Amino acid sequence: MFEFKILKRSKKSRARLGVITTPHGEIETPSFIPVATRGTVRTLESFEVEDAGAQALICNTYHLHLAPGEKVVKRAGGLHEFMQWRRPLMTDSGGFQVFSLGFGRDHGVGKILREESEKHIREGTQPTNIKITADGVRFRSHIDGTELFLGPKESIRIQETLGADIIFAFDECPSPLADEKYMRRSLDLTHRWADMCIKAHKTKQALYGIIQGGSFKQFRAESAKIIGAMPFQGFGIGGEFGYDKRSLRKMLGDVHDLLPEDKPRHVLGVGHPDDFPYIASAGGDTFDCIAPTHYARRGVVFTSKGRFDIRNRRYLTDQKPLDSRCLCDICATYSRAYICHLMRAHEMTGMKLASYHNLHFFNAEAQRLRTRIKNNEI
RNA sequence: GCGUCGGUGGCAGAGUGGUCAAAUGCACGUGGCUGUAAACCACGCGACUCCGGUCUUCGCAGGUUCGAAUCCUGCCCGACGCA
Repeated sequence: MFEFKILKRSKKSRARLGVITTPHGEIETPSFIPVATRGTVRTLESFEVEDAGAQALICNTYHLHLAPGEKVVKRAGGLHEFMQWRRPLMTDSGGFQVFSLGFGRDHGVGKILREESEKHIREGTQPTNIKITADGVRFRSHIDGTELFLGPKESIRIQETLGADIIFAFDECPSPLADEKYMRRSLDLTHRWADMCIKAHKTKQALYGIIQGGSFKQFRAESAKIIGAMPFQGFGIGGEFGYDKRSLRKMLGDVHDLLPEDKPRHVLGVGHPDDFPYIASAGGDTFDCIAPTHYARRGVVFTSKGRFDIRNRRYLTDQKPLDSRCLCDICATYSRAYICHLMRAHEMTGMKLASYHNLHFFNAEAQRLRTRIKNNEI
């Protein structure tokens, strides 16, 4: 059972208000999806993640395959039961790890490039630690060096064993440093793999295809047409999104215009609070980002007045909550001073409190986004 | 009182005649982080600087030497041992 219902279309933008229905309940869209890579939103228990307002989570195939292995998860009763998360789950295919453990690691870059780089990845180049072939990718475990092969067939099989409600096609997330020729080949590969994923897919889980093409407009359009014409139940938009919010919105909007309107779109790996309106107004329905938890563990707190580093000494004497406008339990209970102390003392509780708050803040921002669409503000 | 070992930058701790403003770790500071390789990474961390350098540092005071954190003498302090 998988359904996407659009409740309202904005007249001002491509934004839409909707509901995704899965065997584990509904997701009101647009929605922020927290990242639970290895079956946990780091530092938080599943019930806490739910309390913080999360409607669904996205876990990772590559990481869960490495540890504990999909068989262990299946024996535990599937991913939901294993991690005691009763709401909808997604699993990412491992396609992002082709980049993050490959060229991303080699060049020390993330998928969003802040400025133009001298480096370019040419057609035929391979990353240092992994090898990309026609049928998939040979990885070396980043944990112990064990070789493992992950391709469309393998990824789908693993995701079916894990049992999330929404699964993703295995793609190559290309580096933002890839040149046009590299991108051409990469895109063909991703499209071929998309087809292989559809053929390999046997369960009722919703399968999302992934649009790539980097910052090349014609490739994005081509990818949207090709992937959009395949019998996927939803679509992920992956890879790089350009240097600024406007180019993000432009690219997403262009892609969304070419996708079937009645199917949900998930923007992969983007979503700082600033990005929310851009993603929504470009027609994005769900989007995931590591930011709330990833930054929280480093002391960065997101608030209605922007972000700041709670570890800074000056907060040791600040008795205010992290965000005076925030309604989360952390802000109702603890002071900046206390959390600052915990962070400076490397107490895990500090990371946990910051993670919870950030997660709540992101979810509240998503709720605000929905309200704004409802009120015709976006 | 005698003997032994030792006193190095915020802390711990290398160095034991030039390549030492002094390794390394921690702490501290700044910056970065957008489908988690990430409680991580980069840079800075004596003072001044026209960024080439200049000046003051290795318990204190003298001395040896072209040159001392490094060798010698005295003093001060600490740990341990013996009285």
